[in-house]
Amino acid sequence: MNKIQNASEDLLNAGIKPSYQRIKIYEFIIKNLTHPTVETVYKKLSKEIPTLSRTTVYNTLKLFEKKELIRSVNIEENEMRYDGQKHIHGHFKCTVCGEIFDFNYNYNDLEFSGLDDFVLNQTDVMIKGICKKCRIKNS
Amino acid sequence: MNKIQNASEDLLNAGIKPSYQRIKIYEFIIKNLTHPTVETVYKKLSKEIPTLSRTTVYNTLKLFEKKELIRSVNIEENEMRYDGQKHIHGHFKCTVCGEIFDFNYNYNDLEFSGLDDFVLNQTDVMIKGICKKCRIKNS
DNA sequence: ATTCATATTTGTAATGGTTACAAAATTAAA
DNA sequence: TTTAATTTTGTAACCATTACAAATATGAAT
Repeated sequence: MNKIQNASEDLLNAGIKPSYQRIKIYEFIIKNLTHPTVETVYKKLSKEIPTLSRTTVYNTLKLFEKKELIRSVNIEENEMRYDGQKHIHGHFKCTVCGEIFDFNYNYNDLEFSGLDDFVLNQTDVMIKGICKKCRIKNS
Repeated sequence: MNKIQNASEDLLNAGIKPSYQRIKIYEFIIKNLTHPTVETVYKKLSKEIPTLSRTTVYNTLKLFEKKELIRSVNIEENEMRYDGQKHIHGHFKCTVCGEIFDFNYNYNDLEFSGLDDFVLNQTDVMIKGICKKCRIKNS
């Protein structure tokens, strides 16, 4: 029952007018699930769209996030990353190689105390450590 | 069985030479559990230490974090916050008033998959939403 | 098509948190 | 008291991000 993802449709459903740049940026984000930065998106898409501006990438990704089409991943100390995956998952950053991995966690069993009568909109679980490859390499 | 916290002792135990500035900064962080920014620490301590430099605050907090005396809280989009609390807890940011709240969660209930043979050093659970006060005010 | 209003994109300049760096000050040892 | 090592300080640089206004593209009405 999976539907082939259609960029224009997704944007329209989110209330975003599907311009050429927006379609290309959205397609890039949902096809490259490596948590790219603005700079990465800009560099890669510039080859295809020579007139593309960094500002457009910044604004567009912020717009997508506001409309809940994508998620921002604030795991780096200096720059933001973006994630086009829809399902709930956490992010692991290897402090040796810097790579960011996805992992699953059991959100439903997680119980909070101290947030009574708070509205919870967005949960982020982030872990830092050493990935398997780096652990083996340095042992 | 609680021990009165002694800044110099804590620093020495962490392998940090307890200079005047370091003691003052450490004391501020463990006494002001409101997730202060570098700027906040600098502004408040400047009154007591007129010669204090922002760079010293930056370097010292980074040093404390590296020695695992305090934790950095990367929940803002632009600037870092610091947390002197020792016990495991999560951070909630109200997107209306901007305040950051602590909450407790059962760490043992958090089960991960996809991180086999990874070394997990630091876990951060962050939630964004609307705090009780702002929810009531806007209803 | 043409005009006009609106939305989007672009490029440059500014912003602001953080870091690099070297000089000054402090501390510790000999 | 000298000397070396450490810490602090202040300024300049860095760089991701945002502000802003001009340029371009889009869409509707005539």
